[in-house]
Amino acid sequence: MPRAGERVALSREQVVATAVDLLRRYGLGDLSMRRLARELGVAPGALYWHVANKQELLVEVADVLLAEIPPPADGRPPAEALVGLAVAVRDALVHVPDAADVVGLAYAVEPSAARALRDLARLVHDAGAPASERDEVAALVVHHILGSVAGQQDRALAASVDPDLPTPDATTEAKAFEVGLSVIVRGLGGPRQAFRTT
Amino acid sequence: MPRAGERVALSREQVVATAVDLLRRYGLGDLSMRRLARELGVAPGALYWHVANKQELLVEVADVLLAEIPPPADGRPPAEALVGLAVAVRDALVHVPDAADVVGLAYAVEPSAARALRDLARLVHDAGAPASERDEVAALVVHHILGSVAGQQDRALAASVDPDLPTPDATTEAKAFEVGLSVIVRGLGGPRQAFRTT
DNA sequence: TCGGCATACTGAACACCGTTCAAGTTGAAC
DNA sequence: GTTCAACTTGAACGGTGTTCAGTATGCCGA
Repeated sequence: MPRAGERVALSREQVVATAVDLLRRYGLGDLSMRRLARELGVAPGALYWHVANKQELLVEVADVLLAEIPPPADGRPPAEALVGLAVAVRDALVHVPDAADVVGLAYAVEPSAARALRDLARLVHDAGAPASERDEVAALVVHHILGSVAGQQDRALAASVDPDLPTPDATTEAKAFEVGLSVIVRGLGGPRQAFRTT
Repeated sequence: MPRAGERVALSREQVVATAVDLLRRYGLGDLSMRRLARELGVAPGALYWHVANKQELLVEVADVLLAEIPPPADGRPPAEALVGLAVAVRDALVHVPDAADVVGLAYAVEPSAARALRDLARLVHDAGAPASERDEVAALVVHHILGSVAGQQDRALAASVDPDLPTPDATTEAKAFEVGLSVIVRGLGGPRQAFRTT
């Protein structure tokens, strides 16, 4: 335990935690390596001892955001649990500016790195998707979550810049999200059929 | 008609067209106002006479990308036409680096600015979505398209940097996209049902 | 032909950005 | 007391979007 006034070395965890805090409060635009270093009372170069580069840092940040999502309670009908978890993931991200960008990047690199995303894939299977389509449908759900989050945030930003545009309403946006979600859930059970795409 | 050697004023269209070209060839990272100005043989400040800022320019770029998508042939079953158009939109964007970012921004600001996106919403309705849910389901489809495009491109980028990661295969990615798409289409017809989300 | 005026553009600056790296400072182990 | 690794600094490199006073160009009415 360091005594008061003693200089303590920075840790990777501390860097990531401060990055999350900065993202939450000011968004990706203010999450610069320089700003982060200032917040930690350190020169910018010091960060590169703990983190290879900004991209790696953002993947860690995404993991932290997703780790805070409570696991789905089991015992409920799978379709219901799936909807519940998807809504929970969305809720965890909507209030974090630019969360969709950050998580989207992390998801592309490692789709099941976070527990919440693994749970999502599992519930997709439980809700009726064949094993061969599990990951693909899970990707659909993730796309819908991230698209919904990004859309709501972009619209809010656009409205704050241009007063002619309507300010998005949080409950309306959430309802719109659930409409899409229920289409997916309904599609999980129904009959399979091929479509010509050309 | 300007004679040979005569200096012709830049036009907004020319700025946008060159921006599209730069995006196609080198991606968003190389689509800087300075680079764009160099390409046009002009000082960076000159661009701001034709365009308010970079964001506005990117919205125009997105419109150009979406304008090139052929309209859906009518006479086919609506579900089939919907799948065909969604695939066409995806095809038009996958080969343009960072297209999902660019189009996502434009879509958030004005979801039906581009004809292709209006067609998508119409076909969603024709394929069985009630009028009250038309735009929400269309948003789901758009999210899936953009998520799929962004994911494939992010994975390709990650694989080119880190050789341990697998290079994504275009046909596999396209198939994965269509799996999600067919879940949506199936869900459009099925019975409606509410889920508790808490 | 000569102002005058709108259009179009330049050049320079402002305040940032991510990243690298030689050199310096610590603190603990021997 | 010396050595060695862990950690940090300071400065630099080559970018970024955007602004703006000034300058050139071409047209239009007098």
